[in-house]
Amino acid sequence: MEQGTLTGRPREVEAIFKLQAQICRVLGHPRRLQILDLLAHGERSNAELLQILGTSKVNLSQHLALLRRIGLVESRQQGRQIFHRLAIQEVEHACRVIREVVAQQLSQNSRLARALRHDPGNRGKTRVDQP
Amino acid sequence: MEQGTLTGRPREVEAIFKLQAQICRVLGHPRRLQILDLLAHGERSNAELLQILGTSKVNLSQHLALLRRIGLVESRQQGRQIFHRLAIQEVEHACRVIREVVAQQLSQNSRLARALRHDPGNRGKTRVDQP
DNA sequence: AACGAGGTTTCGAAATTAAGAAACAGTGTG
DNA sequence: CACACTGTTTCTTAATTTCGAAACCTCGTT
Repeated sequence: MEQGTLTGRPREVEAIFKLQAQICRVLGHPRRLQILDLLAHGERSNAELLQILGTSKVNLSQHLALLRRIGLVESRQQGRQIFHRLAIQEVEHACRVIREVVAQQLSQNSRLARALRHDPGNRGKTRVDQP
Repeated sequence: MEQGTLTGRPREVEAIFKLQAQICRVLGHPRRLQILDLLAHGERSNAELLQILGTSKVNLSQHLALLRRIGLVESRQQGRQIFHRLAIQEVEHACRVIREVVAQQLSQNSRLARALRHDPGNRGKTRVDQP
């Protein structure tokens, strides 16, 4: 009765897609992707992230709060400083896979590259493939 | 001078994160994830998707338009019917990785599971790890 | 205790996204 | 041609996301 890759009770399958979507939405911001990428190398202090990203402390804190809430990042406090790290290594792998595809397509001047340039209100007839 | 996994000129790196974020936002909806999952098995007609997903044709069309616009899905017309397929296989792999993490965490009654239940306005002190 | 440094939360305002209703468009059939 | 079938686009409304400003909290120092 199952049509996709997922097996299990419909309620459960639905819950998994829903949760995955939440994670993907959290991944759907360049700054947060960059944070995850930075943390992939290991723990970073808030101050380091702040300096590398070149954003405001408020903004950084908000993005990190999201990442923490969804469980992708964990933070520990040491004195006045706070250090952040990845909570789930596999997710960075998945991100990297997507990123590699992106980079490759981008360098090929492909459809994806066009999608970026025409960014983002790229409305037009999309019904079928057009050469 | 690079701090993340990406090498290259800052403008380019930024563009890649931005594009990746666009893709992730598109992935950030349960219905679209399910569509991709269904297409992972091979081509599907619009009608099939409609039936399996149990949504409206308008809604399905809108989601597919997004997937097409970002380049994840391609469609071909045959007679009155339209068939859809994955355009980039690797992305489904990445999705599956995330989904597996999700499923696992979910079954472990973990932080992610809580994130789903408290869904989604789960505001609270998140400063550091709390047992 | 008072202060400063390092982070977080709250509160709008602006932008983006989701979804249904209704109108529209392309394709085959009588 | 007229009509039914399949999909798509447009319009509007409601919900969510993003960001800065300002206020707040917490720890270490004096």
